Amino acid sequence: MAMRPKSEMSPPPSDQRTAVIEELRKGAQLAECLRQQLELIPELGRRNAALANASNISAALVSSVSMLQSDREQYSCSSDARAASYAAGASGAGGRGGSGARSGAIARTRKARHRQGIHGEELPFKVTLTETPENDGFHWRKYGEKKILNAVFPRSYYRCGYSDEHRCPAKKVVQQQNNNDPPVFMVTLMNDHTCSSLFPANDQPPSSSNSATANSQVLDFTKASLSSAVGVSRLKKEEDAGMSVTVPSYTYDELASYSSLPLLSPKEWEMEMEIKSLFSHHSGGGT
DNA sequence: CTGATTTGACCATT
DNA sequence: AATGGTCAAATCAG
Repeated sequence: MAMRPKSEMSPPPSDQRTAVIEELRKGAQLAECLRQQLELIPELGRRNAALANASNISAALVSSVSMLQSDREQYSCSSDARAASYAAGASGAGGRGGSGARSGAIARTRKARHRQGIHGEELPFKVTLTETPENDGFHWRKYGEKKILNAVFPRSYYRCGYSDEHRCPAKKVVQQQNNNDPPVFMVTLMNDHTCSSLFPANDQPPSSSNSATANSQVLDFTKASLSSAVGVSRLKKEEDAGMSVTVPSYTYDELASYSSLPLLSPKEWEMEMEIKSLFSHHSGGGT
């Protein structure tokens, strides 16, 4: 949170940054090569675990690249890790919809400028990398999609499906990060759900405040608002099969630490992989 | 028919 | 001028 003076974070010179980006790109390519080589491992369990690790390395590198590419805000707004990671996903200008102006009348007072409240206070947001962006138990409605500069994939904008009925301010921005087999998405959640507290507990609890640790979530969303623009075929398949599994997602903080620490422990990954392989064998489970 | 998604336009910010 | 976020009419799907 604490806003530090800019001088304290002295951004690297742009040529140096370019070099860093280049290095990270190389790293991402190498991770991709590694992934392909890992495909050759005969042992299923080890292969899957290694592939998963390689995917995460790749995702982390790609994220880092986009962070650096859209660094203007990163260095000018807040040194907080969350702010930095948000800048990665939502580089640059805070836009504001036009709306009323077009129809000529209704001048709405949407104050969404750079994720700030009406009085400029920081709005709560949380960035995660996940293979299953739809997987948060809430009902989202898509309201826009935008091609982002320097991004391969478009960014999709969602708001809570109950935003009208319950004035729920929750929003979600989803951007695909890579084209890996399970593609990785950067999901930015903004504002807590106020609607969830209005519903009986068969919905997900208002989990937006959960910490970095227990972030496994249940793939059991009511509507597939997230199907079209984002990893279409795969998500469709999954939801058609009515699957319900627990999958990991990673906060940005975790990813940051992954760069210097080993990834998930082999045991953890084996467990993940077990789930996943069960998944692919019973590709019709659920109900 | 109703509700959700797509898509181009609009607008604030940088 | 460029960019990102949002709106809303058009379109799609159940």
